[in-house]
Amino acid sequence: MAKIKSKKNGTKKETIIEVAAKLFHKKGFSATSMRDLAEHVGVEAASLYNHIQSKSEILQEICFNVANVFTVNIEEVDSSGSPAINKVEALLRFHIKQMINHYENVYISDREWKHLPDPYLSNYRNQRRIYRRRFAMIIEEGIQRNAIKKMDAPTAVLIMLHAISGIESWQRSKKKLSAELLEENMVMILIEGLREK
Amino acid sequence: MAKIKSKKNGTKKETIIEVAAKLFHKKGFSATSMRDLAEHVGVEAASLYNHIQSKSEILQEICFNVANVFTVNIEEVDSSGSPAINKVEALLRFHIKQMINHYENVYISDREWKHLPDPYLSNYRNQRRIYRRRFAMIIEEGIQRNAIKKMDAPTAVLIMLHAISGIESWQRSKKKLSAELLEENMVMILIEGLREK
DNA sequence: CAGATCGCCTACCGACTGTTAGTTTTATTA
DNA sequence: TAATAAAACTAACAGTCGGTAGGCGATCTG
Repeated sequence: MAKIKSKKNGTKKETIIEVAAKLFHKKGFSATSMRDLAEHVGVEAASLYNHIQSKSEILQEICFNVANVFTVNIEEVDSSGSPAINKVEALLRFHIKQMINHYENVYISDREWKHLPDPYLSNYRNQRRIYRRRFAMIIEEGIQRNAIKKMDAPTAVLIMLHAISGIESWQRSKKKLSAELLEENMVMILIEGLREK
Repeated sequence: MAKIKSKKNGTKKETIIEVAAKLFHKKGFSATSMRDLAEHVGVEAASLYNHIQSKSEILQEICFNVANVFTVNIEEVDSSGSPAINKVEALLRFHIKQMINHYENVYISDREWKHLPDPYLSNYRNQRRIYRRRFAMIIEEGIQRNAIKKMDAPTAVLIMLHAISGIESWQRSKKKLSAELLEENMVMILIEGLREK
């Protein structure tokens, strides 16, 4: 009867995941039921299973898509040969842009990954750990070349990443500040907090 | 049969809330069942209702306790007459200490408040909004007296608050860095990011 | 010691959970 | 147009959810 309307360039599975991302963001993974999701997709709950295998598969797709995007980016940034502080700025700007343009997915991969089932859970944790360690090593490099203040690098990474996750709140009051201005403000505060005077 | 062992200085209700906080932190509010909670308390699920009225009452207590602590503190800090940047530093240090010493509760009030039932939900949102606005006004004051760089004050507040929420991750790798050192690192990065040179 | 109160228990309620089975409708292709 | 594949439907499963009712034993109070 009612067929899932798939957007121009997307499979129905992708449509489902998009709708799910909105709901997971709004209510959380556990508080979103498959019947909720189905209703917002415009279909019966059972019909979803023609396109996905399980509820947690949706979460997996969201989390690992996001994680992979960041992993690819840090690879690129880190092999650029730029000074450390420029690398950090590049990472920061990328995080901010991702948060602004795909904030639901980034938000979910940040806060709901706990609900991944087990082989994926440890996988995700691992990828995350590696990413942060790599980020910290860039900061460490900057410290040793006196471009960045002496500090605990992992702490600096935590501050950066979590500060950016605050953009989610900004999303809700979009009107006040343009995306570009927001980015400049964040970079200014965070980079100047790192930079050796 | 098995009676709820209440700690020396605490009612049984407080014991339940403490255990619930641990579980809400670990698995999230929605994914924590009353039977889960009861088991960890050492009692049958139905027995919990001799001490609490509902699952969401537990969440309410946690969220509003935390919110009130911060509201009282900003009141005190803001009426101190210190320069703005010192006020910001005081707020920061208070946030960090709260996060370190009561991180489960702070974490929950930060991430699970969405699941509050409705009269409390808007109440909580309101209290939060007022707090942030007040924080932003302090920063604004610092900007006008040229003690703080020109920036969007609400953005700065978001950065501060979310940066601090990252301490939750730090909790999991406690060994590496002492609490005092962590506090100094965070304050250094964030305050220097704000300060006008 | 009598009576009341407290806090736990078992048993159960109706609603909802993710998911499956089997069937029917729709779209594609020969 | 007839056959096939894709995707929707209804119905239901077994289990869990938050929460309530009522009884039973321990403890407190007169």
